[in-house]
Amino acid sequence: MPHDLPKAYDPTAIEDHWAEYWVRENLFAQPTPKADDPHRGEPFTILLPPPNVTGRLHMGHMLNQTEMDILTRWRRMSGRRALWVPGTDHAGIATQMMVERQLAEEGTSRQQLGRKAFEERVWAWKRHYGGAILDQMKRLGVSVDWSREYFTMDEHLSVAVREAFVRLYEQGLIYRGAYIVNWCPRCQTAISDLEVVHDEHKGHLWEIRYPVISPAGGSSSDQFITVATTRPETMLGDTAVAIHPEDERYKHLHGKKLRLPLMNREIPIILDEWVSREFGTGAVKVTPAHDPNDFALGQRHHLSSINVMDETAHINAEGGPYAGLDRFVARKKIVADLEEQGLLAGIKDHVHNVGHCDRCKTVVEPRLSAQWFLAVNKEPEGGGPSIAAKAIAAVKEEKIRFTPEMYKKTYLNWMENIYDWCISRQLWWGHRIPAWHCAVCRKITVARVDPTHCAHCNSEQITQETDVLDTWFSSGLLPVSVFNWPNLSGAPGLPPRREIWDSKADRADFDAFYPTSLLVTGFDILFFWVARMIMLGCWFASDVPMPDGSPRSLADSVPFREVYIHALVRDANREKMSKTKGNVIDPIEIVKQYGTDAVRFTLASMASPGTDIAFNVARTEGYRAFANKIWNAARFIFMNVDKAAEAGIFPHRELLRGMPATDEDAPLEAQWIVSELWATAARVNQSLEQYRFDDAANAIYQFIWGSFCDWYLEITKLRLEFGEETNKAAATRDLTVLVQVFEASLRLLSPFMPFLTEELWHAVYDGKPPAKSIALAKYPFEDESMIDANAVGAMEVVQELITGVRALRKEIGVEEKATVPIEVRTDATSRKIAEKNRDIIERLARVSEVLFTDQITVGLSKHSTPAFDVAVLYERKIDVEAEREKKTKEIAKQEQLIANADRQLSNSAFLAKAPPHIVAGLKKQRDEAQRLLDKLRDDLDSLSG
RNA sequence: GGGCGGUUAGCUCAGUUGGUUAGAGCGCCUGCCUUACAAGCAGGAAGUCGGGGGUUCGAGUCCCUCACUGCCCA
Repeated sequence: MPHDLPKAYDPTAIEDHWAEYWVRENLFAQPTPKADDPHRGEPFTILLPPPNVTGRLHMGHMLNQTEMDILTRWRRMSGRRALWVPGTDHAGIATQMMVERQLAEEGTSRQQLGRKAFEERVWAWKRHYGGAILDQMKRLGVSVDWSREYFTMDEHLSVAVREAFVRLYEQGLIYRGAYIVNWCPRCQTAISDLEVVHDEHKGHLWEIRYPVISPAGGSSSDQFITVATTRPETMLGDTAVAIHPEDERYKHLHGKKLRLPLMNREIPIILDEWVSREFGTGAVKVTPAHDPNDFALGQRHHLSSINVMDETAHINAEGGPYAGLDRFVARKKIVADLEEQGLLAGIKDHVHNVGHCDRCKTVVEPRLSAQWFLAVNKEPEGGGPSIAAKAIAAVKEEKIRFTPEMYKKTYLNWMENIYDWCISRQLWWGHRIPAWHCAVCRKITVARVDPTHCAHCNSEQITQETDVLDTWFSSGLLPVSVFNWPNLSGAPGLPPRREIWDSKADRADFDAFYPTSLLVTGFDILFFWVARMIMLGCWFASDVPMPDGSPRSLADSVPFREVYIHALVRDANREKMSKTKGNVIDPIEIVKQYGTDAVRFTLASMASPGTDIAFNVARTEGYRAFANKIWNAARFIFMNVDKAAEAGIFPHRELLRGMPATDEDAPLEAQWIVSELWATAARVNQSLEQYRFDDAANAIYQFIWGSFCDWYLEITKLRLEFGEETNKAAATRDLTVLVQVFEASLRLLSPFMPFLTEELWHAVYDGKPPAKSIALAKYPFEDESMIDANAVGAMEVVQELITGVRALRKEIGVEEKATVPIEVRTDATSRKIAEKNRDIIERLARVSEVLFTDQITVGLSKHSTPAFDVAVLYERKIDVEAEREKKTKEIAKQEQLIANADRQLSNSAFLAKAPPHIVAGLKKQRDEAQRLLDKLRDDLDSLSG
């Protein structure tokens, strides 16, 4: 690759190319290990939380994927056998809604199409639009194994779903029954508790009089019992009124009956301790078909359940005169009618929580219907812990570790209070429940292979259940199903997923990659998905023997060993991004503007565990500048490499791939930057180990900009003069360190900024790199013994001297370009360092001459540190007043410091109890402050004089 | 109602088992087109660590309390 890079970094010019290259070259494919495979490192397995096929990439995805990509690239480069599996979710309701909307625009509906045609239509939609989000991911350069891409309704995943369902059914853990479920009248399906979002809502509490039937029977007496309700329309389905048995107010009514207003139905008064005497009137109407508590009451008291609404929440035939009305229309009419009949005792304002459908925000109607449930707290047939018990144990016993740790509590709290999971949905898009109803004996046949006869009466009059499974049932199985469970022994009937497989190897993936190493996701799907994977993963994996045939422990049954929960991406004002607010940042747009690398770096540098990210493009601008900085550092380096080549000097390229080291002859800046590189590598590795993306990113940023560019590159300009009298050996050595450190820095940065580093890395190798991609090169590792404290200490002296001179120059108004002589007074050690590195000081501080002295010339403005005094020989043009003020302020600060130190040092308790190094440190600090204070006082005196 | 977080510079955030003078980026002020980079360089200003109390030789860090704020569950 030619070294003539454009002056400004243009991400768009290179990113598409590399994104396409990584996919085309299949660089991140992790093939199924063969038995005779050479050892390829400990696996690092991670599943992509599958986006909905209907999805478009949003900032949350980008954060999630950036974090996973950083970790995966880092682990891969560090020698792990990294596998990242991508895929998409069929997303039952979301996708069905999308296609239904399309149909509506065409003036038709799924009902008109019929089930089969509708399913075809959704598949067609999926084929056409379903890959959009994956294409966006490809553009982001995520290092997934595209050869393993799945869709949750792929054949082999459907087999897993079916096997799981059948097995759970056989274990007595799946049952069907009529229960109160959350019903969405718009989606016309049951939804799980998790899919209901509660909103505070200002409503009313209506008090209704139910007439007591007189002992004589027949017409009502003038006695009433008053009940309160927020949903008066449900009274059409009332089958009782309940009171507390000890409630004195109603003792005289025990055993009496009531006449249900409007419906003229006789209903009993029942006694139940569940009733709260304090709430409302202490009497509650009981509608078993439309309220979960009432349903429980109904069960206890053998009441009938009258469902008064249809699936669209219109009153049905059971609602008598109100039949056909929408529930809210019926509510108004019922209230009006009651009022007319004098049965409305009152209306009170009432704030209560109303459940809405997570998907379409329609008010959810609790409704009695026949659904399928997974019994999570029940022992399976044959005994053993329940599904929830296993899922609790896995986390309690730390077989799964959460970061941040607090989510462990959240998870356990939820899992310990979990109810049975309603897994059926009245949709057409999804995994159809493998159960058949017999028209003859009414029993259910559940089977792995579509049956032709009823398993109970052998009748042929069987029809398949029309419901499909909750989407999360299939995604909850992914950790096992993507590795070919349950087809682990080459069972017939299942085609191999990929050509490189043979039937004997069917379980090779599972053996190699299960449990996965890590799950990275947002807390919003902690219960929906994470918890379900733990439940189902532990449940089914524990039945899979280990490769050696031994039973699998809980520790090896978990779907993942670690969970990293990331934050929410908000807008710059910390507001949640939402379409209605119009503050949504489209990652693709922002990527176009600033480059993928800059956006990734922004997210990484702000991804401190547990803190939401307020995404601010100002940060991204800064990281685009960072990319540009690196780009230009590369231009500078290449320019010099070319210049050196003309003089017949070439860096030792064979030394490039490892970690640089220097010998004692090397110049200070070389020893120092190499030491800093090792220190940074150590810090980055440690930070990533703890998911501290922010720490890792900041460490690299500081190293590359603050150390490498600002200091090292500036100093190397001294060494990069290639002429006749150049010492070739020294020049070669220095040039080698320069290229070496840069090359290693690119590798260090690569997981964070894969595009830029890929481009420059290829350029470093002149287009002939030792691997197809920097992502396959070795990650800088840590070896703290390589950190050179002497070099760091010496460099610090040089830096402080330079910084001191620069500040002084500014203070006394030396023009930028002018070079000036300086006086330095210091101890022997520092003097030796300064003398040896005189050329560095002269160049970086624009100094013409360094004069060492025992006493700074009187009258010069000087800069003092505990270690040295430095002064610039220049006609001073200083503002005496400002200078005096500054010194006074500094003196006060040092005095305060000394006072504080003295107070502590005279405290015998401190001396006795504080560790010695703290005491020694404080003494040293006090002495230094004292020395500085003396100097400052002298300065102030001379200013006055 | 139950539970879990957060409050540190103008803004967005770091700050490890309590330990020597609390950091970064952006923004702000001053001066520089110093031959890699003005998307740059150099210098600088800026914080009673939400209030109060306590533990400790020592608290941004631990405990209590109040205030404000966010989220989850019911």
